[in-house]
Amino acid sequence: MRQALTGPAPPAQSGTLVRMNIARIVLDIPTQALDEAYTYAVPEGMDGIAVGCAVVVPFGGRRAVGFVVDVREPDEREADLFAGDQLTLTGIPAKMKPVERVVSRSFFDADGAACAEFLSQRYLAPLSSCVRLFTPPGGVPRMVRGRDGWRLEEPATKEVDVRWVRLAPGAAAFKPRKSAVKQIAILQALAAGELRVSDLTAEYGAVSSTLNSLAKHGAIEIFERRSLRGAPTGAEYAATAISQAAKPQLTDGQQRAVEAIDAAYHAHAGGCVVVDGVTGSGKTEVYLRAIETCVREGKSAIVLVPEISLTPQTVARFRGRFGDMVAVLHSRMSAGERFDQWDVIRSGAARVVVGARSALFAPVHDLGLVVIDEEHESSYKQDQAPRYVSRDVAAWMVARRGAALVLGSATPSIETLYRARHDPSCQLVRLPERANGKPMPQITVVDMAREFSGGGSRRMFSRTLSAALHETLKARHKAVLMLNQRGFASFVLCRACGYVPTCPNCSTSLTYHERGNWLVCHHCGYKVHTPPTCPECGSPYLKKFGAGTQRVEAELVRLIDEFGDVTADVVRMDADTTSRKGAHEALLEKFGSSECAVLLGTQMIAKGLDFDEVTLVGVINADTQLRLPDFRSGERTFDLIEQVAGRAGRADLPGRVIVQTYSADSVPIRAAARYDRERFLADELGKRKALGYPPYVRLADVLVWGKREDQVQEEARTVYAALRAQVTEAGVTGWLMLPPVPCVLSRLRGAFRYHITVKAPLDADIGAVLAPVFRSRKANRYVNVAVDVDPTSML
DNA sequence: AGCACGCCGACT
DNA sequence: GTCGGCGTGCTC
Repeated sequence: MRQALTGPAPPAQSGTLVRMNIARIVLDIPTQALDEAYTYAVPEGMDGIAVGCAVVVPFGGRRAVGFVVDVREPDEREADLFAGDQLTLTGIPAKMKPVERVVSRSFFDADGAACAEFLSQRYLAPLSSCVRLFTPPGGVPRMVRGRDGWRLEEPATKEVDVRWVRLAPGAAAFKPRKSAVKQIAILQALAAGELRVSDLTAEYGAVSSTLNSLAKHGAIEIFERRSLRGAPTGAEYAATAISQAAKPQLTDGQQRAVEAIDAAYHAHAGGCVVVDGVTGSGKTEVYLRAIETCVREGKSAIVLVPEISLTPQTVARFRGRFGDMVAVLHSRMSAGERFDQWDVIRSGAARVVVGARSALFAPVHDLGLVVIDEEHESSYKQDQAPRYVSRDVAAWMVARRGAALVLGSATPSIETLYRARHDPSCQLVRLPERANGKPMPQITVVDMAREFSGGGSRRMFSRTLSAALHETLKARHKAVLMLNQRGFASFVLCRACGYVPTCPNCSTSLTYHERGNWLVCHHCGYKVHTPPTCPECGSPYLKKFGAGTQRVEAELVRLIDEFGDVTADVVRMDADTTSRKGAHEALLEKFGSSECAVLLGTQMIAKGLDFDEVTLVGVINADTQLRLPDFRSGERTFDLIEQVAGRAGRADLPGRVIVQTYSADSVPIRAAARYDRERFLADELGKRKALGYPPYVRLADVLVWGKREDQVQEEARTVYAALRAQVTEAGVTGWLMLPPVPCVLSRLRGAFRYHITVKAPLDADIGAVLAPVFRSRKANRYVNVAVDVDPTSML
């Protein structure tokens, strides 16, 4: 929204001071060194300037693009500065330069500017990278160096995205040749009025060369016009646009949740409601009802869903209720499409935004509600600077704007559960029952160590799982088998000397790929042929261990064959088979339409999968997650089992879940099998408290990496010393800093990696305390340093 | 980030 | 003698 921040300039009278406005500008140069807004003078008559605009400013002998974060009249001291010219007052430079020109409309308002500042501060990220979250992708002008110095490059994506053609004033003078059939036809068509190029293409086939030639002769004009496909103007959106058709009856739980959200929303106090409900308990309907209230009162809502759940079905749920009021922001959309959606939101026509993580920064008017679905998902943490946690940013945002936050999950994060217990402004509502009234499936844990200790087969399907699968297929039902690929992908081991081939660039073992007999590094893509004998000792006994989806698939097909009396389609879904655009949907479609099938896949199938006929869910190996050396591994394991369990037996058929594990006695697995979250929580919170992990402390992970290990170690030690000194200097207490150690992934893409773990009290302002260290650290060409505040994993 | 200023090695 | 390497410091 454009703000009237430029007050009317006082009339210039001779002998009196002309009061120019001043603007604070964040330069669009992402570096720690320029992590501060600069003050510029707004020349008289520059009316278009407002918070959120991109501007060109002189900067150190050149010109740079920046974003306006504040425009105001100067205060008394600043006014003196203008008059004095030589005067230097505290913090305000004497030589204030003028803004050269405004090069875009406003992309964000004062709330957005404040949010960028908050992000920069909290996550120790360059201010410009935080401001950029609010700008449309590819829609911002940039400075580029050309052959003759610097010049301003127009946005790659513009509002105008449809080309139109009309007759030029000189059209009558142009006489096409008789043979130019296409030219004549097009001119005739245009005589009736202007047309889209795409309309002409549809009618006449390839027309671009014809049009170019006509344009060159001055017969026609090609121009671009803004297109907002299917987007009526704001006035057309009355509350009655909300579809009243086929709204399901709410369960008691849903009703309570909706009431809690409505109350939080009407309180305008940044309150939070946690909707804790299993898959199928109808969380989406709760969101829809809550958003209805919000939209009916003229406010907007942002709904974040994990990228992987942002399917056409999800969008259809929202479109079905709110029609054209829904805008969708998705990373797989083209830049143009995203820009379009962004613009519809900005115009106020779209008031319900459904999107992945970054949709949180969409330019909505009058934010009323932010919904984060599957709140525990790790994809809500941005893995590049600014490394923000969507949930925490959303909490800040709703507090500032007097809106409300809804966190939905079948397995809320421990941080969220902890907040719900201790923060009065955060309320938890359980949706215990599935909306269809079915009980949750029974979970059977199979102890694989015991299963095979009797000298039995070393196959990856336990007797229990085989039998259950056989039974399921005999009944012509469907099964889902989940394989945790991370750490469980197959690798090669020499049985004579124990040698395991590892990546020369990363500290990981190479993954064996049956197709082509390759060994591949899953981090950097390094690839070699599997050697026939051990490169270390020459032994021919190189054994392939573990199981990638390809091998499990082969074994599964053989197992079904051995049953003898059943057949079933096997659908494999993993990174390999879903890389093509649309492949994901195609595979699910294949599974859904099959009469009897087994879906085999990696973690991606734990989410968003919704087929009634699935009565068996098998987890091939539940340990891999659990054994990762990370403080969240227990939580992730518990979550995983609870989530896959939600995939079984949804309609009139009871479901069954079988979890194979070598850690059958571990608390996360035992508790998950009994749906006993309290048990898990008590155990996990105890551990976290004793060891000093969230939610009892806040963490920051300082990562140091570079090509040479000695330099990395040296720099890590320097940074560590500086951090310790800074904490002492700041006079804060209760901080703990662990000396630099190699990361679990000690090498990655050829770089050596060390990290320093910082533990701070819950109320600590980590950003403010640590910032001086990173601001004053001189850039090192050989070693990189990155800080991750509130990390989700520290591998 | 990018550009200026500044101080030491091999070249038109 | 200069051209040019990149270390240091500053940019409203």
